[in-house]
Amino acid sequence: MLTLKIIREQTATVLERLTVKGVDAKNTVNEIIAVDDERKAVQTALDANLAQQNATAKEIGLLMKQGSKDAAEAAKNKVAELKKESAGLEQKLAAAEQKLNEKIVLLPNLPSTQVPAGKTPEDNVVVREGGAMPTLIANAVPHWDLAKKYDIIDFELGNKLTGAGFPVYKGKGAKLQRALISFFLDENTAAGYNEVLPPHMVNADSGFGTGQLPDKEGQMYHATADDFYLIPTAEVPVTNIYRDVILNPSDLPIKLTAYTPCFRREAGSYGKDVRGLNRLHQFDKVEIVRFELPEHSYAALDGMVAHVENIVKKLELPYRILKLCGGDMSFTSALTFDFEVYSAAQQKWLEVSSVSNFESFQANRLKCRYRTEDKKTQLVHTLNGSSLALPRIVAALLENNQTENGIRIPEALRKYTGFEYI
RNA sequence: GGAGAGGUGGCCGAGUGGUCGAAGGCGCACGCCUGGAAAGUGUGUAUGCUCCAAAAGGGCAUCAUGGGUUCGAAUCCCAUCCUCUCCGCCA
Repeated sequence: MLTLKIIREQTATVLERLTVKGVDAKNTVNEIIAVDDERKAVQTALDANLAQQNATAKEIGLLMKQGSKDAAEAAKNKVAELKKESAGLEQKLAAAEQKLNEKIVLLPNLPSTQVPAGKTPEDNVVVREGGAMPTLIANAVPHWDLAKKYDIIDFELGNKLTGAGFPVYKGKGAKLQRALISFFLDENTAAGYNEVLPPHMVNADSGFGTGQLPDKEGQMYHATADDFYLIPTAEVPVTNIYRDVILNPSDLPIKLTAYTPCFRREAGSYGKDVRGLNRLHQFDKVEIVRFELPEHSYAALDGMVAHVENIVKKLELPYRILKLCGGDMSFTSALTFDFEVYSAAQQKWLEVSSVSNFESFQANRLKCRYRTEDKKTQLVHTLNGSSLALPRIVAALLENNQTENGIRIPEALRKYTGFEYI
């Protein structure tokens, strides 16, 4: 969430930036400032009251020792009155704080100045393309047919075991998953990312920390008996490692990578574009997460994009990198680059990675700070990206590399799969 | 799951109703000492909110979390969470 400081001190900039995301926040911002003024006034009044209570309570101790019972009784009555007033003020304060919080979480992150204007995915800007478009064999088919033909991914069986969107990978299909995970993790660790294997369920505090709660609650699977949530991405547990932590500047940057399965209810997205591997309820993903000094975060973002690009190249897939326009960006992001690979048999670009700088938006929720030279605390910048998500990579690999003799495995993966063809 | 013990600052640890944001130690920072270092020695060392134009300096809150008792709570009571020990179950 945005800091009160920036909302109050740079109101015009905030409003102007938010229009890039298609948000008119004028009313909300005005309300926030008004509620905050009230909050401060109540806070000050309450503090004064409490100070008097504390002082009087101390006096009572002395009076008792001196044996001045009457004076002590009088002081007790005074405190009782003050307490009543304080109780009222406390309620007011709590109400103001709650209202303030409700308003402030409605504001999305400010898009960086690099973000192109636009409302829909058509307005995204292609910043780079690479990789050769494959020449498909005559009777090329989409990946769901290939999955069946080679018996490597069983959607029906997953349906029986769990439900739609939970495929069973079999034989070389299962091995391919494991190969991709190892390949991605090795690439990431070679680039200096420290591997972690986090829990696949998180508590509500972690959900709040990265912003899944409260607004996206319906998108997560919720284990109600223990109030745990299945993670929709490794970003959640990994980023929360540094929740409520004050770092030293020398600790930064922190670069982490994690493989986890991801669980998404995808409520409301039935029907379109969900065939085969295109959209699943459970899928595997390797994530990279960084914590940076504010002055370094955009250089870090560029580095992450270059890193992911390098991996996609090694997989020999045709790809393009998009800079998302204001209207297509997520609520929390300041700047996002999406990676898409071309899935030749579907004749469709598939999003396989999203790399974002959140600046201090997430850190403000997480309370992840660092100590500056002059001993003050300041919010860090957080970034993350998929490096990479498996299913659509698999879809593209299967479709683009189908031959008369089976599906060709790209060179870089062979030492992980142990086979060259499926 | 049952029984018991416990959760205090970056860490260890004292504190069972007032003078406690909290002794002492370790660590860390800066200084003194030293040719340099170690040892020694001095000072400082939580976070959030708030008052103040700002600094200096005040105020409030925080001793797992949330409630309660009391004029006054780290300390007493209740609930929740967590940790440890034993038993049970178990990959």
